[in-house]
Amino acid sequence: MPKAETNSGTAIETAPRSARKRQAILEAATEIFLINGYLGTNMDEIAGRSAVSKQTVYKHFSSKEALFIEIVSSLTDRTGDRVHGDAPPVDPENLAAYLEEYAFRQLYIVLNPRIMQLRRLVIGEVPRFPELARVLYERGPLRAIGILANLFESLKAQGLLRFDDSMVAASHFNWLVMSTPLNQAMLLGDDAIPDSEALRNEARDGVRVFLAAYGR
Amino acid sequence: MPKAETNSGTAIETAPRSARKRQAILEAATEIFLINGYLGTNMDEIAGRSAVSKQTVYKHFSSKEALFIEIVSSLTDRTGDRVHGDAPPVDPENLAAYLEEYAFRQLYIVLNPRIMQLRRLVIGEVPRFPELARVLYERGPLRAIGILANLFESLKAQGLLRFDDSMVAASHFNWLVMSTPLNQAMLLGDDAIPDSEALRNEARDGVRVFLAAYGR
DNA sequence: AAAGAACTAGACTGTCCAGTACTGTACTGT
DNA sequence: ACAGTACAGTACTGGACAGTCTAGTTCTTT
Repeated sequence: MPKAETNSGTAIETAPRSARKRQAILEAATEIFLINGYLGTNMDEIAGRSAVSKQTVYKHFSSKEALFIEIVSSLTDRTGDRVHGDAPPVDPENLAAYLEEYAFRQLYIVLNPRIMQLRRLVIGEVPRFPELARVLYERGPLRAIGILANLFESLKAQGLLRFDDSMVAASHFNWLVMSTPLNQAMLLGDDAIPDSEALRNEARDGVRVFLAAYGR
Repeated sequence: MPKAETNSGTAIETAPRSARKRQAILEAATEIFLINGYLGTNMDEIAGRSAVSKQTVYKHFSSKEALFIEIVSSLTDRTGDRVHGDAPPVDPENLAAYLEEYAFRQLYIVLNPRIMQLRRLVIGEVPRFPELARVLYERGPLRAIGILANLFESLKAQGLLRFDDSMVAASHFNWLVMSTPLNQAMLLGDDAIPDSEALRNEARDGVRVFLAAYGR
């Protein structure tokens, strides 16, 4: 049984050797998988980059496939959690501004090179690892839209929005705001990720259209 | 110089042997690349599937990479052309029905397993073949939105729509209609491609929101 | 301190695969 | 009919790579 943080220094430095090694492997492998894809990655490079012997890699992870699944799953989870952390309370006086801020926040977090590359990676591996894509779908868009739908229900109860189906309304909001920059970033690469100002514009235009259809 | 169609029979049967072989290679390789991806495909399988010797493959295509680029490029082009074939004339009396039909048509053509798999393939290879993704972007969404923007300009001139920027309006239309099913199909696989009825609903809902914001 | 577990380093196996070489055969244009 | 070219078949080269093995070292726990 490993004891946790026996003396001064950061936890990661004093953690048991085994846990440190495992962590190093995960970090190195994440970078390499994201850049090179599943087939394009080799285990020797992972071992080298994490300053660990190949044997140790296989002590911690039974196979390349197991390591890949572990990495993509945990990255998907952590990313999803980061995106849907905390939402500020609604100001009924200025719904448009609130929705714009919500939209911008979402855009700003999601449109980041690492998340884009994770998305590309998972999409490219749909035939080989369909379950990973399903998890990304549920932890990503589906979750975001579900949370939005809840928010919209409460806004509807306050008489600020009108719609029949909150999931449809939330989908429309989500994609009105995200589709253009997301599609661009996915296909044109990380250099095509719009800057803050462009994202503000996307948020503003999207919210305007959304409110024209769903506002009171 | 090969002479074309000397005698009876289909053109493909009487075409010069060399052209027939080339065609067989392209067809087999397309299927295999789409299913297995770039790295997951091997040239022996391509040769075998096209009933051709490996030497012949290399006579027609200098390398695996060249073959891949040729296939993805031409598939992208042909797909783009098929999507944007012919649009029926506008009926000013019933704009909503017209736009719904336009949207449905687009959805019905694009949401097909082959096109979805092409999109997955290209997205997965963005780091390795960025130029292929750029071509797909331009021949796909950008082209579709450009054509829509032209249509919308004419509808604006007829007093049927109102907007400042036709590209923004066209983007909103395009993604309102396509995002939900496209995203689903991309991540959940070909089995998640919605049926005709579901696509009709997407088209209807999208057009309703669009007209609420952009209609007269 | 001592035992056991985890680690390093690197060699090794087995397999796969892009691309080439070679020999003989089938087609094509003159 | 006669080159010249494309082709089949198959063996081969050279390199990459997942996963294993071994012998010696370092850490961890009791």
